[in-house]
Amino acid sequence: MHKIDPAEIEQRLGQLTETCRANGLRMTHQRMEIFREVAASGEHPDADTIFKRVRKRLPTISPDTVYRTLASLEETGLISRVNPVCGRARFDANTDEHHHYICTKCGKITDIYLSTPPALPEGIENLGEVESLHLQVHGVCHNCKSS
Amino acid sequence: MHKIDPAEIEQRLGQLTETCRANGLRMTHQRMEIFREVAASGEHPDADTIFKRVRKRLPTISPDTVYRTLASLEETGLISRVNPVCGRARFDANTDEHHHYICTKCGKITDIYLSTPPALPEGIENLGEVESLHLQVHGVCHNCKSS
DNA sequence: CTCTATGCAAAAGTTTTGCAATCGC
DNA sequence: GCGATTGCAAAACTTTTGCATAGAG
Repeated sequence: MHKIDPAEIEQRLGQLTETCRANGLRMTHQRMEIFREVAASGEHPDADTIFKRVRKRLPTISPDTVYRTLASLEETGLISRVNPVCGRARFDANTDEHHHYICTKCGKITDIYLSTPPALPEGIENLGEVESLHLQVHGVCHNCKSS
Repeated sequence: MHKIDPAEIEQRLGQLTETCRANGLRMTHQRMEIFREVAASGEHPDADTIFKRVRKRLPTISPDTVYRTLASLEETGLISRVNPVCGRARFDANTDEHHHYICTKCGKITDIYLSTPPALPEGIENLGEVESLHLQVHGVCHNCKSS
């Protein structure tokens, strides 16, 4: 698994303090430990996993603090979510090879067709079999941008 | 929006009948209308949207039928979900440009680093601004494959 | 007639919200 | 002290499951 270098984590914790100050966010134990947990794990944990791990060090922390803190860290760009706009499962009956533009604000998904498909990265065999190669472009669509 | 050609929908409905027969699935009004809805919309609808639309034609349909039917259509490969493994939001503190291998069975996410980043597709400007370009490789990891 | 699929209801699981108390700045 | 943040509790929302019945093959 891709564990992050401890020295880099320290550096990122400094970044955390800085960015929080710049955004008027306060540096609490909870925020610190939640960020450390996401940064250190390298396995892209979900909110509940983070909650269970942080609770070992801060026994009184509550799940809603984890959710709120993850949201504020995401707003400042300190962390990101691997699958944006995934509150609901969304379906596609189009079996042609195509890709997606996803608006991270409104969740609108638009098909992208490529004349030259993206190349299969090397070393994928080490990870497992490949079902599909899917390019996701994340951004804010015109509709959301104008409002 | 990318609306699907009506003639193609008819063809895909034929495919539906065929594939259902091959998999021992029965061709019900519900299955037919749910598939037609996903195929015709082209906007990658979620389960609840499909439910609300199909209900106009089949007023007694229930949400759980929609969920179950979508799951069985996915199993046979007639439809796919745009974001597999998205029951829970997952977070990443790694701000380096990187991509992801996602196991559609167990949900494990592994980082992929590319020496040559994928090219930004042409015509993206028409869709909106670009926050990030994210390659997702979907497949079944070794761990799940062996068990 | 058999066995899958459906509808109803209830449950499970994730995330959000209101509010008073707490704690960083 | 002021105001952001937290913890608790409850609610909202999406999805899953058990079971009796209806309906496709």
